Amino acid sequence: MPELPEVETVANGVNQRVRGERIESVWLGSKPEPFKTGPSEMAKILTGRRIERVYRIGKHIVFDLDGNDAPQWIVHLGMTGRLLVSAASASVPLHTHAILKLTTGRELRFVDPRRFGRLALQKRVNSSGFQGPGHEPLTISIEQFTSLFRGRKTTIKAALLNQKLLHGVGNIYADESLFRVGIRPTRMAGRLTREQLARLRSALQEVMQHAIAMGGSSVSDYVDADGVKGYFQLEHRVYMRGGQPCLVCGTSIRRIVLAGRGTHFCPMCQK
DNA sequence: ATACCGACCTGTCAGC
DNA sequence: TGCTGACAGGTCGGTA
Repeated sequence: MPELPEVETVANGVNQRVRGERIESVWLGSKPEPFKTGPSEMAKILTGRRIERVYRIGKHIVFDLDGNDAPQWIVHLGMTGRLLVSAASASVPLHTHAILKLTTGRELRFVDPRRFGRLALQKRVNSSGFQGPGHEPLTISIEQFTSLFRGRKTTIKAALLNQKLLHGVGNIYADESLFRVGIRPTRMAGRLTREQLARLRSALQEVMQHAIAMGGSSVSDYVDADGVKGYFQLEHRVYMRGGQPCLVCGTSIRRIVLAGRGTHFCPMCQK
Protein backbone atom coordinates (compact mmCIF):
# COMPACT_ATOMS: atom_id res chain seq x y z
CA MET A 1 0.00 0.00 0.00
CA PRO A 2 2.07 2.83 1.23
CA GLU A 3 4.80 4.90 -0.29
CA LEU A 4 6.49 7.99 1.09
CA PRO A 5 3.42 10.30 1.15
CA GLU A 6 1.20 7.66 2.78
CA VAL A 7 3.84 6.71 5.35
CA GLU A 8 4.45 10.40 6.09
CA THR A 9 0.72 10.94 6.64
CA VAL A 10 0.46 7.93 8.97
CA ALA A 11 3.62 8.85 10.91
CA ASN A 12 2.48 12.45 11.41
CA GLY A 13 -0.98 11.34 12.48
CA VAL A 14 0.34 8.79 14.95
CA ASN A 15 2.85 11.33 16.29
CA GLN A 16 0.11 13.86 17.00
CA ARG A 17 -2.01 11.28 18.78
CA VAL A 18 0.46 9.27 20.86
CA ARG A 19 3.48 11.49 21.40
CA GLY A 20 4.32 11.62 25.10
CA GLU A 21 2.18 8.63 26.03
CA ARG A 22 3.52 5.60 27.81
CA ILE A 23 3.11 2.01 26.61
CA GLU A 24 1.28 0.17 29.37
CA SER A 25 1.13 -3.29 27.86
CA VAL A 26 1.88 -4.99 24.57
CA TRP A 27 0.11 -7.80 22.75
CA LEU A 28 1.80 -9.38 19.74
CA GLY A 29 -0.13 -12.08 17.94
CA SER A 30 -0.25 -14.06 14.73
CA LYS A 31 1.95 -16.72 13.25
CA PRO A 32 4.23 -16.63 11.49
CA GLU A 33 5.08 -13.34 13.17
CA PRO A 34 5.96 -10.34 11.08
CA PHE A 35 8.64 -9.51 13.62
CA LYS A 36 12.37 -9.37 13.13
CA THR A 37 12.89 -9.40 16.88
CA GLY A 38 11.23 -12.23 18.81
CA PRO A 39 7.76 -11.19 19.98
CA SER A 40 8.39 -11.82 23.67
CA GLU A 41 11.61 -9.82 23.63
CA MET A 42 9.95 -7.03 21.66
CA ALA A 43 7.03 -6.86 24.09
CA LYS A 44 9.39 -6.78 27.05
CA ILE A 45 11.47 -3.94 25.62
CA LEU A 46 8.45 -1.84 24.57
CA THR A 47 6.47 -2.19 27.79
CA GLY A 48 6.72 0.83 30.06
CA ARG A 49 8.48 3.05 27.52
CA ARG A 50 7.32 6.56 26.77
CA ILE A 51 6.87 7.45 23.08
CA GLU A 52 8.92 10.59 22.56
CA ARG A 53 8.40 11.12 18.84
CA VAL A 54 7.11 9.35 15.74
CA TYR A 55 8.40 10.20 12.28
CA ARG A 56 9.11 8.83 8.81
CA ILE A 57 12.38 7.80 7.20
CA GLY A 58 11.95 6.37 3.69
CA LYS A 59 8.97 4.03 3.98
CA HIS A 60 9.75 3.28 7.62
CA ILE A 61 7.91 4.68 10.64
CA VAL A 62 10.34 5.36 13.50
CA PHE A 63 9.31 5.51 17.16
CA ASP A 64 11.79 7.24 19.47
CA LEU A 65 11.43 5.76 22.97
CA ASP A 66 12.59 7.09 26.31
CA GLY A 67 15.21 5.53 28.54
CA ASN A 68 18.96 5.15 28.49
CA ASP A 69 20.16 3.18 25.48
CA ALA A 70 16.57 2.72 24.33
CA PRO A 71 16.27 1.15 20.88
CA GLN A 72 13.91 2.61 18.29
CA TRP A 73 10.79 0.78 17.24
CA ILE A 74 10.57 0.54 13.45
CA VAL A 75 7.31 -0.18 11.63
CA HIS A 76 7.17 -0.95 7.92
CA LEU A 77 3.64 -1.14 6.52
CA GLY A 78 4.48 -3.41 3.57
CA MET A 79 1.66 -3.33 1.02
CA THR A 80 -1.43 -3.50 3.19
CA GLY A 81 -0.28 -2.48 6.67
CA ARG A 82 -2.22 0.01 8.79
CA LEU A 83 -1.27 1.72 12.01
CA LEU A 84 -4.37 2.88 13.84
CA VAL A 85 -4.95 4.80 17.05
CA SER A 86 -8.26 3.51 18.43
CA ALA A 87 -10.37 3.61 21.55
CA ALA A 88 -9.87 0.38 23.50
CA SER A 89 -13.60 -0.23 23.14
CA ALA A 90 -13.43 -0.13 19.32
CA SER A 91 -13.73 -3.55 17.71
CA VAL A 92 -10.40 -5.12 16.75
CA PRO A 93 -10.13 -5.55 12.97
CA LEU A 94 -9.31 -8.87 11.33
CA HIS A 95 -5.54 -9.36 10.76
CA THR A 96 -4.49 -7.29 13.77
CA HIS A 97 -0.95 -8.42 14.65
CA ALA A 98 0.04 -5.97 17.40
CA ILE A 99 -1.75 -3.92 20.04
CA LEU A 100 0.04 -1.40 22.24
CA LYS A 101 -2.17 -0.30 25.12
CA LEU A 102 -1.37 3.28 26.09
CA THR A 103 -1.76 4.94 29.47
CA THR A 104 -4.60 7.11 28.21
CA GLY A 105 -6.56 3.94 27.53
CA ARG A 106 -6.30 4.21 23.78
CA GLU A 107 -4.60 1.55 21.68
CA LEU A 108 -2.07 1.68 18.89
CA ARG A 109 -2.91 -1.20 16.54
CA PHE A 110 -0.95 -2.72 13.67
CA VAL A 111 -3.22 -4.39 11.12
CA ASP A 112 -1.87 -6.11 7.99
CA PRO A 113 -3.89 -8.62 5.92
CA ARG A 114 -1.08 -9.61 3.56
CA ARG A 115 1.60 -9.73 6.26
CA PHE A 116 4.20 -7.98 4.14
CA GLY A 117 4.68 -5.43 6.92
CA ARG A 118 7.47 -5.70 9.46
CA LEU A 119 8.05 -4.65 13.06
CA ALA A 120 11.59 -4.33 14.35
CA LEU A 121 13.70 -2.92 17.14
CA GLN A 122 16.75 -0.96 16.07
CA LYS A 123 19.68 -0.25 18.37
CA ARG A 124 21.13 3.22 18.23
CA VAL A 125 24.72 3.30 17.07
CA ASN A 126 26.80 6.16 18.50
CA SER A 127 23.51 7.74 19.62
CA SER A 128 22.52 8.19 15.96
CA GLY A 129 19.20 6.67 15.02
CA PHE A 130 17.72 4.71 12.13
CA GLN A 131 19.04 6.05 8.82
CA GLY A 132 17.17 4.07 6.15
CA PRO A 133 18.72 2.36 3.14
CA GLY A 134 19.02 5.26 0.68
CA HIS A 135 18.74 9.00 0.14
CA GLU A 136 15.68 10.97 1.18
CA PRO A 137 13.85 12.04 -2.02
CA LEU A 138 12.34 15.23 -0.57
CA THR A 139 15.66 16.75 0.50
CA ILE A 140 18.24 15.28 -1.88
CA SER A 141 20.29 17.86 -3.82
CA ILE A 142 20.40 17.96 -7.62
CA GLU A 143 24.07 16.96 -7.47
CA GLN A 144 23.39 13.88 -5.33
CA PHE A 145 20.30 12.95 -7.34
CA THR A 146 22.02 12.99 -10.74
CA SER A 147 25.02 11.06 -9.43
CA LEU A 148 22.75 8.26 -8.20
CA PHE A 149 21.84 7.31 -11.76
CA ARG A 150 25.16 7.95 -13.50
CA GLY A 151 26.36 4.85 -15.36
CA ARG A 152 23.49 2.72 -14.15
CA LYS A 153 22.55 -0.01 -16.63
CA THR A 154 18.95 -0.47 -15.65
CA THR A 155 15.69 1.22 -16.51
CA ILE A 156 14.85 4.50 -14.81
CA LYS A 157 11.71 2.87 -13.39
CA ALA A 158 13.71 0.09 -11.69
CA ALA A 159 16.25 2.63 -10.44
CA LEU A 160 13.52 4.82 -8.91
CA LEU A 161 12.12 1.78 -7.09
CA ASN A 162 15.56 0.78 -5.77
CA GLN A 163 15.40 1.73 -2.09
CA LYS A 164 19.19 1.74 -1.79
CA LEU A 165 19.32 4.73 -4.12
CA LEU A 166 16.25 6.72 -3.08
CA HIS A 167 14.09 5.41 -0.26
CA GLY A 168 10.37 6.06 -0.19
CA VAL A 169 9.59 5.96 -3.92
CA GLY A 170 7.17 3.19 -4.89
CA ASN A 171 5.19 2.19 -7.94
CA ILE A 172 2.60 4.98 -7.95
CA TYR A 173 4.96 7.92 -7.59
CA ALA A 174 7.56 6.44 -9.95
CA ASP A 175 4.95 6.20 -12.74
CA GLU A 176 3.38 9.57 -11.94
CA SER A 177 6.65 11.51 -11.81
CA LEU A 178 7.93 9.94 -15.06
CA PHE A 179 4.71 10.93 -16.81
CA ARG A 180 4.99 14.49 -15.56
CA VAL A 181 8.48 14.90 -17.08
CA GLY A 182 7.71 13.00 -20.30
CA ILE A 183 10.28 10.24 -19.75
CA ARG A 184 9.45 6.65 -20.65
CA PRO A 185 9.89 4.20 -17.76
CA THR A 186 11.90 1.89 -20.05
CA ARG A 187 14.67 4.44 -20.64
CA MET A 188 18.09 3.42 -19.33
CA ALA A 189 18.83 5.39 -16.16
CA GLY A 190 22.46 6.02 -17.09
CA ARG A 191 21.52 7.50 -20.47
CA LEU A 192 19.37 10.34 -19.15
CA THR A 193 20.85 13.82 -19.33
CA ARG A 194 21.63 15.88 -16.27
CA GLU A 195 18.86 18.26 -17.28
CA GLN A 196 16.30 15.43 -17.54
CA LEU A 197 17.32 14.09 -14.14
CA ALA A 198 17.07 17.55 -12.62
CA ARG A 199 13.51 17.85 -13.91
CA LEU A 200 12.69 14.34 -12.71
CA ARG A 201 13.86 15.25 -9.20
CA SER A 202 11.64 18.34 -9.18
CA ALA A 203 8.63 16.38 -10.46
CA LEU A 204 9.13 13.64 -7.89
CA GLN A 205 9.32 16.16 -5.07
CA GLU A 206 6.31 18.13 -6.31
CA VAL A 207 4.12 15.08 -6.80
CA MET A 208 5.00 13.69 -3.37
CA GLN A 209 4.54 17.04 -1.59
CA HIS A 210 1.18 17.43 -3.31
CA ALA A 211 0.19 13.88 -2.29
CA ILE A 212 1.18 14.54 1.34
CA ALA A 213 -0.99 17.67 1.29
CA MET A 214 -3.91 15.51 0.09
CA GLY A 215 -3.41 12.84 2.73
CA GLY A 216 -1.83 10.27 0.39
CA SER A 217 -3.29 7.94 -2.25
CA SER A 218 -6.01 5.49 -1.20
CA VAL A 219 -5.88 2.89 -3.95
CA SER A 220 -7.22 -0.12 -2.14
CA ASP A 221 -7.22 -0.01 1.62
CA TYR A 222 -4.82 2.74 2.65
CA VAL A 223 -6.03 4.89 5.56
CA ASP A 224 -4.32 7.24 8.02
CA ALA A 225 -4.02 6.82 11.80
CA ASP A 226 -7.71 7.70 12.23
CA GLY A 227 -8.84 5.33 9.49
CA VAL A 228 -9.46 8.22 7.07
CA LYS A 229 -8.69 7.86 3.35
CA GLY A 230 -6.44 10.13 1.31
CA TYR A 231 -7.44 11.86 -1.92
CA PHE A 232 -4.37 11.87 -4.15
CA GLN A 233 -5.64 8.86 -6.13
CA LEU A 234 -7.99 11.37 -7.80
CA GLU A 235 -4.89 13.13 -9.19
CA HIS A 236 -3.28 10.06 -10.72
CA ARG A 237 -2.63 10.67 -14.41
CA VAL A 238 -1.28 7.28 -15.51
CA TYR A 239 -1.17 4.92 -12.54
CA MET A 240 -3.86 2.21 -12.95
CA ARG A 241 -5.23 4.03 -16.03
CA GLY A 242 -4.11 1.48 -18.62
CA GLY A 243 -6.37 1.62 -21.73
CA GLN A 244 -7.86 4.97 -20.73
CA PRO A 245 -7.12 8.16 -22.69
CA CYS A 246 -4.12 10.27 -21.70
CA LEU A 247 -5.36 13.41 -19.95
CA VAL A 248 -2.97 15.52 -22.03
CA CYS A 249 -3.15 14.09 -25.58
CA GLY A 250 -5.91 11.47 -25.54
CA THR A 251 -3.67 8.55 -26.55
CA SER A 252 -4.48 5.27 -24.83
CA ILE A 253 -2.33 4.77 -21.69
CA ARG A 254 -0.16 1.66 -21.98
CA ARG A 255 0.36 -0.87 -19.22
CA ILE A 256 3.47 -3.06 -19.30
CA VAL A 257 5.35 -5.11 -16.72
CA LEU A 258 8.75 -3.65 -15.86
CA ALA A 259 11.00 -4.69 -12.99
CA GLY A 260 8.20 -7.10 -12.10
CA ARG A 261 5.74 -4.29 -11.51
CA GLY A 262 2.75 -2.94 -13.36
CA THR A 263 4.02 0.14 -15.20
CA HIS A 264 1.84 2.80 -16.82
CA PHE A 265 2.80 5.46 -19.36
CA CYS A 266 1.58 7.49 -22.31
CA PRO A 267 3.35 6.32 -25.50
CA MET A 268 2.86 9.78 -27.06
CA CYS A 269 3.84 12.10 -24.19
CA GLN A 270 6.70 10.01 -22.81
CA LYS A 271 9.80 9.51 -25.00
C1' DA B 1 28.74 -5.78 -7.22
C1' DT B 2 24.55 -5.62 -9.69
C1' DA B 3 20.15 -7.07 -11.59
C1' DC B 4 16.30 -10.11 -12.46
C1' DC B 5 12.72 -13.39 -10.70
C1' DG B 6 9.95 -15.85 -7.72
C1' DA B 7 8.27 -16.17 -3.07
C1' DC B 8 5.95 -14.35 0.72
C1' DC B 9 0.35 -13.62 2.03
C1' DT B 10 -4.72 -12.42 1.59
C1' DG B 11 -8.35 -10.08 -0.76
C1' DT B 12 -10.82 -8.48 -4.78
C1' DC B 13 -12.54 -8.40 -9.21
C1' DA B 14 -13.30 -9.83 -14.10
C1' DG B 15 -14.56 -13.53 -16.89
C1' DC B 16 -16.48 -17.88 -17.71
C1' DT C 1 -24.00 -18.47 -7.87
C1' DG C 2 -19.46 -20.09 -7.78
C1' DC C 3 -15.01 -21.17 -9.44
C1' DT C 4 -10.39 -19.68 -11.47
C1' DG C 5 -6.83 -16.74 -12.61
C1' DA C 6 -4.78 -12.26 -12.65
C1' DC C 7 -3.52 -8.61 -10.03
C1' DA C 8 -2.43 -5.50 -5.95
C1' DG C 9 1.08 0.39 -3.32
C1' DG C 10 6.97 -3.91 -1.01
C1' DT C 11 10.99 -6.44 0.16
C1' DC C 12 14.00 -10.42 0.42
C1' DG C 13 16.89 -14.31 -0.97
C1' DG C 14 18.56 -17.12 -4.57
C1' DT C 15 20.54 -17.14 -9.02
C1' DA C 16 22.85 -15.39 -13.18
